[in-house]
Amino acid sequence: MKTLNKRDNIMKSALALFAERGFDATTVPMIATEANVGAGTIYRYFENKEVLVNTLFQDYVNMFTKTIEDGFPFDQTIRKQFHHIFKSMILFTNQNEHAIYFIKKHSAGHFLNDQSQTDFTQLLNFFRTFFNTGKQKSVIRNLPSEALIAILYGAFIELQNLVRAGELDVDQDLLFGIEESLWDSVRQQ
Amino acid sequence: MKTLNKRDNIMKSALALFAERGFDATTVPMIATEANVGAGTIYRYFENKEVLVNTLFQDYVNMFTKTIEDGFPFDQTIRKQFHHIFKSMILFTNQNEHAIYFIKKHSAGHFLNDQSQTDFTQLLNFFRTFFNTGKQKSVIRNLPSEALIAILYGAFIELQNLVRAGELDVDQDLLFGIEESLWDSVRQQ
DNA sequence: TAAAAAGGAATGAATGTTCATTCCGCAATA
DNA sequence: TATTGCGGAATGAACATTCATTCCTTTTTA
Repeated sequence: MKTLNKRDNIMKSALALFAERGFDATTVPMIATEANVGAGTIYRYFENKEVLVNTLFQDYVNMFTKTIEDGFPFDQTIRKQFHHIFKSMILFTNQNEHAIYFIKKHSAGHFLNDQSQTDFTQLLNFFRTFFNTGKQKSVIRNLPSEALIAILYGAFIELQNLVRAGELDVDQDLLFGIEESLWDSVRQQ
Repeated sequence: MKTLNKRDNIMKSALALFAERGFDATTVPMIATEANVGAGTIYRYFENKEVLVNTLFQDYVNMFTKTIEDGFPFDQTIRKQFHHIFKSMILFTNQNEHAIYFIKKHSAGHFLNDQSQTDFTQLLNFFRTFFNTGKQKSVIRNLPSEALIAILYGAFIELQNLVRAGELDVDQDLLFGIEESLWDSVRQQ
């Protein structure tokens, strides 16, 4: 299991550094040092730096999508579905410390290949479908789904960013309050 | 006024490129080409690339702060104050096409000096004070001001990003709908 | 007024630095 | 001992920055 561990270490270190500094400001030697491997070793596992960032991006975007889709209550109310989405977003960020910030920071990157873009679109499509359904049922605000996604996603990620920076401690009460706030921002009043 | 124009050109071009690609992915020759000046000319006006980005950052952050502070209705309702803030944010983004995205993308940059950070904190402080007052009056939701800022700021910038990318056309109706959505996310229900 | 000189701004080729990537010798494993 | 994996110095490309030179405007001189 040594090989797997080494690859995992590289991925983990790259994720943290990319999330913190961004792709362009992160050097390969930096990643190597952080992962306790030689710079050359990284090239045994990834063809180059771009392949590394695309692999990470796809892995985490797909993991995020799966987390949200998993157990989605299709036959329940929009409010319950929203709760599921919110819960899943929290779950995903808890299980993958830097992932959501990494995704956010790189989702418009000049180095993303077609597959990465397709995977990201798939994630957005899930949200789009959810909001469209909600609008049909007059439960969700009559705004373009693009805009609703931006509000929910933008707010959530900025909050997550605060938590990451240690400027906000999350307890059950706060989580509940945030869910309410985000729900009120998208629901039909 | 030739000198002023040249410096302004450099600032304008750098702003657009930094907003689009980020500091690290933007090269000085790129800025020079965009500004129709020689690479060396940039160094006649700015000591180096970091000084350039800090100058831009401070200029626009302070302009943003001033725009929001200008004519702030201190003696009116929180709702009216919120309307002023929202209007000012829209005004600022209309008057300075790339500025808010540039600010957003670089406000945690590893190249920002103390002055830049102080100026940014000052901007946040304005929001903080507003939300604190609103909470005292039980008009604003009982969440940490940090979190309220993140929600408002995160959502707004993500929306602005959509507009910039041409994926959302703004008319008066949409603007009104967005203001309602954002207000509902921070107001006490 | 015309010609010449000076002063300062602008340039872009040249320089030194930093980075992604390669490659070769070493170490671990079998 | 042979094979495979590893590390990190070496390499070349791309970058930020410098600087010798050009260009233009203003001033001086005849």
